Amino acid sequence: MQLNNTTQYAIRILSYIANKHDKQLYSAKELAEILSIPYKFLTKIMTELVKADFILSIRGREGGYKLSRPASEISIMDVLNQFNEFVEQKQCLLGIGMCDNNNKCGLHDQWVKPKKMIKDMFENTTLENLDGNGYKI
Amino acid sequence: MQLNNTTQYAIRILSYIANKHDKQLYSAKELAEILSIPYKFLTKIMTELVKADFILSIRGREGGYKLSRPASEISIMDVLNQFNEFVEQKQCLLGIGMCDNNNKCGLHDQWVKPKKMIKDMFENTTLENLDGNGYKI
DNA sequence: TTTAAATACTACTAAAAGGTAGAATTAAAC
DNA sequence: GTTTAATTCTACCTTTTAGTAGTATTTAAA
Ligand code: SF4
Ligand code: SF4
Repeated sequence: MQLNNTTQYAIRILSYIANKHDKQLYSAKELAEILSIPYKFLTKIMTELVKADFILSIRGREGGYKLSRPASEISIMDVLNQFNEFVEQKQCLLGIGMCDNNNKCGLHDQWVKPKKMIKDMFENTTLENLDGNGYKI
Repeated sequence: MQLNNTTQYAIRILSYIANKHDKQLYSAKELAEILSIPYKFLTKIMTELVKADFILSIRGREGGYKLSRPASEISIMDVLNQFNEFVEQKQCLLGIGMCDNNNKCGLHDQWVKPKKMIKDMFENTTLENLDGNGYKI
């Protein structure tokens, strides 16, 4: 019941870039240092974020990364989907195939409400909403 | 954001044993077949359930497994804890160390409510509550 | 008392996730 | 034009999780 490492990193990276408006571009080097993410692992994630069109990269000297669209247009759910976290909304909590509400597992009835709440939260929260001073990064 | 395989199996096994009252003991062989869990993997989980005192085992011919206490006294949270799922309630969703409400990550404020809802649900749901006819197993 | 059917133990293999290394490519600065 | 600082690509290594194999132990039935 936790987000996996890669997804956590991805959210933190996007969140940082989205909410630090003092610069145009951020290099992998500085992101790795500031966010304490292994450099080589971060660059791997960055290219995935670029391919997913969350991030726009400028190559070559003086290059770096920036958001490809406004922070308000990227929801946490978008990111989770990209990293296969919430993959199949219909997947059973107990892993017994898929859930179509007619073929319930034992935990179904208790799970639907919290599940919906999480879903809504992730859908309604954008990178913009993660702003705020004093937050750890 | 899903329970890992081993935990899913554990809940399904416990749930099945708890709610099928037609027998005293269930053998690993029949549990594996009925629940479609690899036999060798299941026996491994069973010994962990025995050590965690959820299950009582009777060895030797005609032996098998049964609950070590009433189904109403084993919550899903108990099981999750045993399998290190909910380990540290205080662990940050974004993996930035621990959360003490004074040292928040960007998702904190959105996360607290759903988090509490899930927690309560897992704590208040016991093996007994997983009963019900027509549920897939 | 032997045999059969069950759990328990030890050790290994396979797959997925997390992470690292090094070279190739790009483009601005010099 | 060369150098330098950046991203990208390919390939590998490490750790964790999932799953398998074989044997030892236990105990009731035959
Ligand atoms: S609980 Fe219901 S909804 Fe959730 S997974 Fe199991 S079956 Fe599907
Ligand atoms: S979100 Fe807040 S509570 Fe949840 S983990 Fe991050 S810091 Fe802790």
